[in-house]
Amino acid sequence: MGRAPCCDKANVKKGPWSTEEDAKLKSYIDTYGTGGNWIALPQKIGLKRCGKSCRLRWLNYLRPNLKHGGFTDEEDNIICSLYISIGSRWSIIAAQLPGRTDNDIKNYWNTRLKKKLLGRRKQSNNNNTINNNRASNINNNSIHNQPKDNNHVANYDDHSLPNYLMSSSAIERLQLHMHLQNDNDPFSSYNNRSLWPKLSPLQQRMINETLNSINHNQNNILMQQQINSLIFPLNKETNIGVSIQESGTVGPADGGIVHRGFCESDRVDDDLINNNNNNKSTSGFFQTGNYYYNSNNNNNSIQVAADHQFDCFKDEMDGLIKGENAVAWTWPGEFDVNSTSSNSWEDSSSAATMIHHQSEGIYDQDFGNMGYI
DNA sequence: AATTTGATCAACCGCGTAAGT
DNA sequence: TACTTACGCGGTTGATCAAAT
Repeated sequence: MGRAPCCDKANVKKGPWSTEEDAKLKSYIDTYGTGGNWIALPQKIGLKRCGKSCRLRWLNYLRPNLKHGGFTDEEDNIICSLYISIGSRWSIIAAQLPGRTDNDIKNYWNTRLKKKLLGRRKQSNNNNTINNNRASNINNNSIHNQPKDNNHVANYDDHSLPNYLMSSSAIERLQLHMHLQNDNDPFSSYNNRSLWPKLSPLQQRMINETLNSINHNQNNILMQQQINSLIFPLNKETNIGVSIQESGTVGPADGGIVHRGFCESDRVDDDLINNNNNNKSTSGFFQTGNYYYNSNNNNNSIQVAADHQFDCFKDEMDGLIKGENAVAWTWPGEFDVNSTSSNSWEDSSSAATMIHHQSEGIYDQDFGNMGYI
């Protein structure tokens, strides 16, 4: 049995809103508010619209103090920085830009800013194949929506990362970050690079060596190990490690703070990931088994919460920040995660207040309840 | 001038999840 | 505790307009 529809699809109007509809909706909400029930609202005011449609129209267009178009360079920088860090969490990004909606930013990014920053590069057939291959893997392994067309991952650089290692988002963000870090890049004149998060020497080395390896040998298992070790230099000896038990739950490897782990049973190849299989402690960087684990607040066991596509930068930085060679992923600007009006921020930061022990800024909202306390 | 292609963006869809019962 | 309902989010679609051919 499918999900019940939120409204009578046959009797609701779809498509662009008329000025009369806008006026009705705005007038009502200005006077009475939403009443906390979007579904019931259209009936109250005689609109033949789905409640969700009303909500979207209000949030994205009719709401007061909205800005449309005309993104400033500063806004561009914020969007790009956050995209590199947290990916397509548009609502979170929007929370940092007063007057902007997530939809607006998403459209702006997908249609303009990405091209503005990276330029337009021709996609190679080879890369398309890689990404298409990825697509089937992603769709087979994720409970989340995935793009039907993974070709949207434009290969802006001549380098392409192995499809079996990274999510499309991670590839794109890595490429973007590298692109913006490149002093010789013709587009970098647009950007104030001082605003971009700095790569640590380790990160820089990881990227360089990763790309060198990929360029010379895309299918080399040793290369995969190299990437793994470079991006995830931390193992059970560090306080980020987790020991993964057969049951699928994980606990702290060293009794310290638990951050996350990867479900061993879902890994691509144990031997690729585990340098020492005996204790089943691992850090992984593979398309399958990229589970994030949520921690129960008061015990040391954590359970699989969701199957997210891997986010290379979050994990990378988590390792770097927590590891002995911790290097701050510093964000200039004034992102105050506690002052935002975003529900998403509030929800996630309430548990852990986005603790970054050695850096400030936005990065780990997904793990606010994971034991950073 | 007509047609094609590309860019933009408002709106929709479906899912996860929080809240309510 | 189980189920239902509604919300919020991110991905995607399609209408419209502009530029290119």
